[in-house]
Amino acid sequence: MTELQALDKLDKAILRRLQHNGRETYDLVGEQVGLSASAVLRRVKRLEEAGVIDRYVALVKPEAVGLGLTAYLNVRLEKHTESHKRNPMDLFRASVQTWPEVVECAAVTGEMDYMLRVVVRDMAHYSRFIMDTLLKHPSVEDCKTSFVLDQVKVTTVMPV
Amino acid sequence: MTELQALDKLDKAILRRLQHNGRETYDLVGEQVGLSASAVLRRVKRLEEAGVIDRYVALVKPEAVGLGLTAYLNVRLEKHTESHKRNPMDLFRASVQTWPEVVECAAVTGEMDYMLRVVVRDMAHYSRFIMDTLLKHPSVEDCKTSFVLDQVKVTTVMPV
DNA sequence: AATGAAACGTTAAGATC
DNA sequence: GATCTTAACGTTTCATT
Repeated sequence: MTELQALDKLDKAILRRLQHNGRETYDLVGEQVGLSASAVLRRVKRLEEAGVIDRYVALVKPEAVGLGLTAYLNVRLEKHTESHKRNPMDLFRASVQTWPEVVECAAVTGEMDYMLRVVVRDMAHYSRFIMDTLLKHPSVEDCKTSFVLDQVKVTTVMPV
Repeated sequence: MTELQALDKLDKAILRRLQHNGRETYDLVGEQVGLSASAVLRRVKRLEEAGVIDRYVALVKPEAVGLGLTAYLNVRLEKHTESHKRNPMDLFRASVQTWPEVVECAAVTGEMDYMLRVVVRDMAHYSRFIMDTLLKHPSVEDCKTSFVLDQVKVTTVMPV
């Protein structure tokens, strides 16, 4: 992760292509943006080293693997720390990393402290996650769920 | 998109690898899961055709391209349709597709109708999006924002 | 004009499919 | 075998002197 330069037209065009198809060949990318494959490669390496391109991934469609239920979950934490224990925030954050159902978690402003997106098989699975895992966690005071009725838009494309 | 079969151990192992690195060579994947490259390729093609693997993408780190502010945005729509107009829901959904700042949008249960995740450069940018775009939209009745203070977890890995 | 830095294209060998 | 990636090398461009 070297120094981050401003992105020019070509960088942005390359990013647009790779954000839609992370496996597009450098030849094809070059054809689209008006460069040779090796020139594209050099720029991509620069973008990777600058941390602009974080990584390449395969996206799995949740319904296709039996994950039919998504929920947004607001969590409020206990605020007081018992002196001999780790503080609730650090404890909660560490736990979140270990829960595979939680695909997204952010500290947010507002009444609640955290916003989570949770992906599970069905309501029984969700119920177990809430009852047996989340609400049993010592840092969690309260939570509030909004179930997803319909995915309108899901994209990994950043508006560059 | 052919018929979807149950996933066996090997399919799941392959998915685990490709969800972490969408460009891992079939040779290396095979080494990890105990298959030859060509056997891995056959399975991956099956998974692609079955729609389990939706696509491959490059993930761009938002901060690295100057997108420093993320917000969760709850939107409530007008419910009554003026007979000569398109219904508010369809109109809103179509608009969301055209707004690049909105990277995620779902119809949800609860007081509000939609949950959006919005990625922008800064507060000025967000303000403009809310004032000039969202609240001027004929379908939108009300909205409520939670700003992201800290990203705790962001993953595209589905818990298979 | 001469210089150096940055970026490009061509080529060819090696890796991957 | 065909395609794709990658490093090496020579060339072009452009800002600076």
